[in-house]
Amino acid sequence: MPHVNQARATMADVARLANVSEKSVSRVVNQESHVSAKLREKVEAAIAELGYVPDLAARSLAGSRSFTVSLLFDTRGPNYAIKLIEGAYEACKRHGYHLRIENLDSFAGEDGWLDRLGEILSHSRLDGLIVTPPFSDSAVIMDYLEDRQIRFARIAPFKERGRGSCVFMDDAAAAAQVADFLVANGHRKIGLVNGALKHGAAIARREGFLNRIAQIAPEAEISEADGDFLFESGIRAGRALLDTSNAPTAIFAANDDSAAGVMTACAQLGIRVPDDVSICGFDDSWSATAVWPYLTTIYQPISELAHEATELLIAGNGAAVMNDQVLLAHRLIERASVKNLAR
Amino acid sequence: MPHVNQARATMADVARLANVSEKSVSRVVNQESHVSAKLREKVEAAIAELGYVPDLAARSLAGSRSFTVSLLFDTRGPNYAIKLIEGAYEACKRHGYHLRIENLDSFAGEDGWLDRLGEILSHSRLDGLIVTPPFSDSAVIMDYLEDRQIRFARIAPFKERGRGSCVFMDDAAAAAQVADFLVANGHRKIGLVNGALKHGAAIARREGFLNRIAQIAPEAEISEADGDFLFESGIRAGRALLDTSNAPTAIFAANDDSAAGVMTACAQLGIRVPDDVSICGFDDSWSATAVWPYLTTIYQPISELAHEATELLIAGNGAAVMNDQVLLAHRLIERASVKNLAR
DNA sequence: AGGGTTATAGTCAGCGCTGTCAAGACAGCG
DNA sequence: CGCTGTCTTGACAGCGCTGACTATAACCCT
Repeated sequence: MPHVNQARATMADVARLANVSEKSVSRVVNQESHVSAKLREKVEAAIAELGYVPDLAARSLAGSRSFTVSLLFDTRGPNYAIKLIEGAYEACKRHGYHLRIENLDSFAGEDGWLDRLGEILSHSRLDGLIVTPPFSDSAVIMDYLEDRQIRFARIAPFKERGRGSCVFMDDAAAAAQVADFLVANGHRKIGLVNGALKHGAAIARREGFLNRIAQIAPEAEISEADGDFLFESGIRAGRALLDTSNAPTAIFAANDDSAAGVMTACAQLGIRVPDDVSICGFDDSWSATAVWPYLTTIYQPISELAHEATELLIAGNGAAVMNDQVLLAHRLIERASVKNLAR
Repeated sequence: MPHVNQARATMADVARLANVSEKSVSRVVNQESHVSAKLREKVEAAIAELGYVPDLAARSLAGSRSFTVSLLFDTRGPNYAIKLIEGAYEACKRHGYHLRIENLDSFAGEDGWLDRLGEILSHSRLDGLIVTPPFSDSAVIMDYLEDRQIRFARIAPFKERGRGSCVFMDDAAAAAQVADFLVANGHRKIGLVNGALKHGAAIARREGFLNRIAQIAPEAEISEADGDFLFESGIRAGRALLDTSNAPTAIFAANDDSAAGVMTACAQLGIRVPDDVSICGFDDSWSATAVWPYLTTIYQPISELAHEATELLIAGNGAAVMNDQVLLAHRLIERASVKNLAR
């Protein structure tokens, strides 16, 4: 069983070369205070010469840190998941941390979640956990983690934002921006395709949109259709909304996938986008540019959310409790699926 | 800096409770031979009673294994990447291994790849590396890994399948199956939308398809169009193929995304799918069921590929060299985008 | 029965690092 | 000048486990 890596320089090698104690090398590596500039220079030179990189296993065994954070996610939305991973990975890379991913089946139910979580935590130490939707709104998970004093950062939570560190965007404000945009483009008969309303995001988007419309264009006619964020529900909702004599001139779907479904419904009904009806999505996911015309949508800073959450976890290392709240900006991406009625 | 986990039972605790030496516990945990049934039972009872789980850091520091494998992937195809992650994760979970993700920019060029790879390997030991496309066909990466005696498993390689362990599917055979299917459905004027031909997969699909057509329906008229696996290239290719007086009755696109593009071209041209033209994709990706009608396509066992590669890596732990070759089955998924001309 | 071999269990050092404690250096001050 | 307090450095044990080695017990053969 050969070691996978070559013989690597150890702290002892560095200490010998720099003619100092191992502990001093450790101090320099860990940027502890009370280290003279001269010592630091000597050590750093030796480190550079030997290409020394501290051994993670030894560090974690001897010390109280593991240099590892875990990302608790589920796979149902591939785009979402992969962007989370990207963001978290980047932050880890920057700080020399490792990212461990934990794929948890969101359909397993909260008991199933806890079982798996227990396993995950028992197998190894970790410096913190990034909790993503839908887990980030699970009170039992938070109880469990607080119980065991595991630091965690929540991504896009809607409940109890005071618990743990939270990183999120303002779904309601983003939906309101869509409302502004549609009204500014002259639309007054607007369809709304909802997401699964047990999700905080679906509720926030709906309310943000409706409230803003009520403010700025109370005369507007709004028709709603149920949806569940999936493509097929978009087709159904699109047909329900459009196959009437008094069809809307614009439709806002709660996410891009269902917006793509609405577009398909348009194709089936012989309705042109955006000439006959304008469509807005939400997420700026893969599917936003896998339809024609490309979808006007809200850019969600998904990988930034994960990045920021990871940064909080790493920076907060040592703190017993974390309680930051970070709001990240969304952005309306104007593409080709909305027509200005005034022109 | 509180430890993230509670005080956990150690091997010494187990040894004390079972009244045996630590080494014996270690033997049981590692399923070494030369352990009597009686001893094993005692130890296992103690382990169960204490809920003992071996500490990964200590194991990896003391021993020659790290219980960690890394997945080298790139993010350009979210569906592909996430399925790889899922498959690898499942296999790791089964064996109590950890999966470390390494996100490498495929556009960084081979020098960039090696730099990053060096960093990745220097930071920690690992028991093996899963190398995914496009990295799995990079000779310099293989050289590098062989040089350092790092065991690796390659996913979907096209070159030098004798190096490392390889897990793949037969792209050419799958494309041939599409040819069979289209011909069986009465199509003799067929369009082919190629993928980026610098990829082995694109070449294999093209040749597998063309060769089979030449065999079973030499009279067929084949028209080809360039593509690059992306949605937009599908639109262009679709227009090129269909906007003529002698349009094909069926189109085979090298992947689902470009097939979706072809469908969009159809919608723009007022051509109905599948009534006027049939369409086949390849991958069974997310987009296959995010278009209407749902796409007939080839199911690629992506997560199974990653699963199998991980299993090989874990099972082969201890072997100096790995040289397995595993072929996984594809499958034609018949949905609604192909019409039988005979009926 | 004796010698050789194999199965089973234990001892102990040490993987590479960090935490704790203590000692030396040095400045400030009465 | 001696004492205290702060800064800087080092010595050393030990995190939890495994590899190499040793010590018995059990077994086989002639």
